[in-house]
Amino acid sequence: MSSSPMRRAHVPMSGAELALRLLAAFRGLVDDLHAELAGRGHAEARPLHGFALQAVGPTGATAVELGERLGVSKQAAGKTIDALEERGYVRRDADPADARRKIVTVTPRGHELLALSAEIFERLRARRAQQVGDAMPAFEAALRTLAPDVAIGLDSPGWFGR
Amino acid sequence: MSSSPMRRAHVPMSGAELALRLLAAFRGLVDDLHAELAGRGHAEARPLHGFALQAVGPTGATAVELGERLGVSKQAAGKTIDALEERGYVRRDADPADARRKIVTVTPRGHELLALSAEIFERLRARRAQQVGDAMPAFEAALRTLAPDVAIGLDSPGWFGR
DNA sequence: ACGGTATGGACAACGTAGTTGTCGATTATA
DNA sequence: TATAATCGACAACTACGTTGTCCATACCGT
Repeated sequence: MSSSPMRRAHVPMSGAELALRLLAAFRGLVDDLHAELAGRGHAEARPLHGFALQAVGPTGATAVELGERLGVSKQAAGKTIDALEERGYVRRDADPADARRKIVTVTPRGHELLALSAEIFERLRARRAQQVGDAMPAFEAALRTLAPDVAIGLDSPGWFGR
Repeated sequence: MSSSPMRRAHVPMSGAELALRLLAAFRGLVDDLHAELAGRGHAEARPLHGFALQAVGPTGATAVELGERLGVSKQAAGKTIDALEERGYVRRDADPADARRKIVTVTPRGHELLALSAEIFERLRARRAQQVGDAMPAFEAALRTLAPDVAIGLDSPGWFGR
């Protein structure tokens, strides 16, 4: 046979397969994360919440700011804040310097969710890196080329599924 | 410096970054596809439609079958079929052999959408392969490892966005 | 100082896509 | 033949997005 030992020729993907597998890989990560989170006291956390919480950041944010960071309307951001507040992940306080604004801050429980998510995500990534093996750096480098912007627009309902 | 010429050390991704970028890469592909499709007579096609249409297949399917293939309830499949039918991509015919069943088949316009989508998807993938360069085969091989199932569950509203 | 404009938040109505539950009609089976 | 399973449709609901409207407050130019 050929010179290199038992290496199969790479069968290129179709464009549709590429898209589907990117989605499937994302879904796998997110589904695994939330399966874990559910077992660790955060069953009511939806996938969107972690990302939104991260976008609130350590200094807090208003609904308008959050909307900008997430790439959604201020109304959508407001609804997300409602959900986060109901679940105890953020708090809304009046801005003493501007009576129009309400400042959203992450609560201790919110920080807990964030820390837990980061920890679980790291384990999930490590598992995948192990499966992929040597090619992981090349994979990530290529993925950075394909998706240069980290700050993705979260518009379009339900990106995160159940 | 090091022995290899100007090669930067790879900075590993965080798990969250990995997830976000997978989603962003998918989104980029799908958004580009539909921008093209819109300019080619298929402005009303939603991202879900292409995948559903493909799942109907050449032999046709019932709502229950389509639901199974897509990983959603038969009711959800029924609604998708409604949307596809409204836009002229599929037809519903009574099954002569079983009065309960209605067989969904792809119309010529549906086949046109499918062919056009495949063609555009190929171009989009080619562009990305060019950007990624030599690492593309490794990237796709790794992606196959990360997402072994092509038949992804399309549950959870709005995966495809606007 | 004041009136016009801009900003921030809330509310409502609506769109899309999913879910579960129910039901009638039809087919399969014991 | 009576009972059970299957298929499609309808309804009510959830989640998350959108636009449009409105009010209160803040900023700014004359």
